[in-house]
Amino acid sequence: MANIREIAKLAGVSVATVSRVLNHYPYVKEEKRQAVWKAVEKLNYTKNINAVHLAKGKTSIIGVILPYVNHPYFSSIVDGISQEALRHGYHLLLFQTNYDVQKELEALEMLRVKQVDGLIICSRTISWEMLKLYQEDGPIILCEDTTGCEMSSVSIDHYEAFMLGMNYLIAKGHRKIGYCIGRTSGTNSERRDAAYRDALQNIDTVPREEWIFDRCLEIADGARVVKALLSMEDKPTALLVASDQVAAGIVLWGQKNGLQVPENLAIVSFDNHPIAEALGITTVDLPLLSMGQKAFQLIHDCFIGKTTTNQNEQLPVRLIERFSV
Amino acid sequence: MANIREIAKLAGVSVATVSRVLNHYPYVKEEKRQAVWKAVEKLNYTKNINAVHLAKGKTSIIGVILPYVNHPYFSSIVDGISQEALRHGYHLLLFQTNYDVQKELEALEMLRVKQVDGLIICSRTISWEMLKLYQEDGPIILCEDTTGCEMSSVSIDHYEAFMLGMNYLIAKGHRKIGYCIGRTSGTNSERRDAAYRDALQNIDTVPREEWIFDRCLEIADGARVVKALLSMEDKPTALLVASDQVAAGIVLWGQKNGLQVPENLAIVSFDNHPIAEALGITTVDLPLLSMGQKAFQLIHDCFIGKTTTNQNEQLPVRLIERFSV
DNA sequence: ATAATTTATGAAATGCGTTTCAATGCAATA
DNA sequence: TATTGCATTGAAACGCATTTCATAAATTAT
Repeated sequence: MANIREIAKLAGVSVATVSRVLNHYPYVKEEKRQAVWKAVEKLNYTKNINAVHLAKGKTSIIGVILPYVNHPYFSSIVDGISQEALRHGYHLLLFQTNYDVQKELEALEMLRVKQVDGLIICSRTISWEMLKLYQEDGPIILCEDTTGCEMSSVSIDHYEAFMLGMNYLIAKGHRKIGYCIGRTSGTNSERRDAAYRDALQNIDTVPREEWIFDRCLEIADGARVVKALLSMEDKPTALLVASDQVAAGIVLWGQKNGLQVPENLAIVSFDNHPIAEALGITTVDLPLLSMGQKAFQLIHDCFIGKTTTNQNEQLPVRLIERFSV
Repeated sequence: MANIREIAKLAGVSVATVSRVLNHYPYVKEEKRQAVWKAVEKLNYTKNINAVHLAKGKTSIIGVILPYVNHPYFSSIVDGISQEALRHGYHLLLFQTNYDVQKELEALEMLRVKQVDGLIICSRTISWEMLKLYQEDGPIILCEDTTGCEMSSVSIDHYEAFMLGMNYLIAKGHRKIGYCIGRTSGTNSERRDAAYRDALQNIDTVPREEWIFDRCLEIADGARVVKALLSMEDKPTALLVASDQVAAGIVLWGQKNGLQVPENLAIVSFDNHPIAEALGITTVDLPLLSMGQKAFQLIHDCFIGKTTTNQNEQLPVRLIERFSV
């Protein structure tokens, strides 16, 4: 495979001139420019991008850390990141972690070794302290509220979102409310839990731990929840469901097992995925695509030096009333 | 940032020895090994991975070309690729093309410039001829039947899958059958169309072009199909639906608009996504996760020199009977 | 006409780890 | 004791493009 020196030799110019031509810099005589392009074509030359990366000290790749690719919540975010990245000539390196700290660390290491110019963390298990150790290696954007930790972020106000759902249910007369969540740890989950408890406190009601369903991620988990509900003596009358997928599962498996929504169980879910519309589920719209886009924009602002301080952006949510309450 | 030469100097050894230590090669005295690690720690050294890539001539990154990340069909494949890649220490670079030939070409170019060691093409628009120009630059695996084009592939037999669905519908007495598809071009779609026509021919029935619904990708497209069906004088009694998502949309929007499945319309869909189970949709299971895994395995076989010729693997499908027919 | 710019161009340094090759030191075999 | 062979180690070459710096030539400004 030809390299830039061979091109230089064949074109009768220096490597510097070749580089200038290849990168469309000014100050090259037209004849030399021609000669270089001719040589490039003759030798079927292509840059070795790894040499470029080494020389430039950057790769135009940003890493995306997320637990699962195959989940609408995360692939929406990735979609958003991807769209913006494309517009700016960046590529995406995917790190599917399954919430494994070891894998998260490996991904972070990619920032140190300059495999990626920056990192967007869609969700994580690793601690903020640990993350901070990597801040000096390049920009990191978190998709969660980073209040109190001095890191950049774009986030959805999950407290507000849950509060919105809770108050809606309460206004509709519900008092026995539970919720379904993907996991109980993590900033986003903790914010939601706080809203849940605060909302209940507002109506002088104590939370019931058995009405909190953990590990609810996909449709099939809805079936599990339905089963659990059916075997309960004292059931909640309403559920906040942190994913439209799970909500869909609850509605559909509920139908088959005699747990009708909203007759026997009211549901407010989150995401506003098309499935919620199709099932008439009242949901809180979460701007996931925008969050991905914004995340890239923030990181890009760091690259172009537009931003040097930590940025924190909060995206608005809104409740979409349908027929599941 | 420290480099390997500084480590060598501090440790009082040659860079070759440092490299040996860093890469866990044998033949280094224990004392020197210690000295190197100590220097590494003292200078807080990390390899510059771009230099490694340049020197080794490979990146341990494989590119994944796909039209949309945010679609269960593709994210299942990516999930499979990702799982296997992880096991072998490879990373994934994502190229979301939206079926734009220009973007596909850019992704292919990444193989030439050695940004990626290999490429998995989940779906494409670009021609086989064009693709072949890049074969010399590294292994390329297609997720489609590549009969007649001498390229490696892992594929689902979409002809067989559609034929399975058609014969099932026909056995149930249906004669007026249409289908919904993501796009009409592409190998996979053409194979499906062929099966559709062959199956109809077998029962001496002529295909009805107006019963073929193009651009059916997501739940919302199901609503469109329902609407179109309702406005038809002469409706099909059954539909093959190339995506469980769309099928779900048809079932759910049909319910609201008085088009009951299976009473007014029988449906056999494809993928066997959890949503199909939840809705009781009869579907043909497509091993998408396995396809992704297998795709990576094939490409990996090329890397380790296990395979030098084109491989073509066909994965089996099976019909899962539920209640939509 | 002279000074001040601007245009052009190449040599050489830079970014940095891997790998080959030759050489030296030691131990085991003949 | 001589020889074969493995264990160790470093110098130097290699992969390759970018960028700085110095220089030279061509313009433009004064």
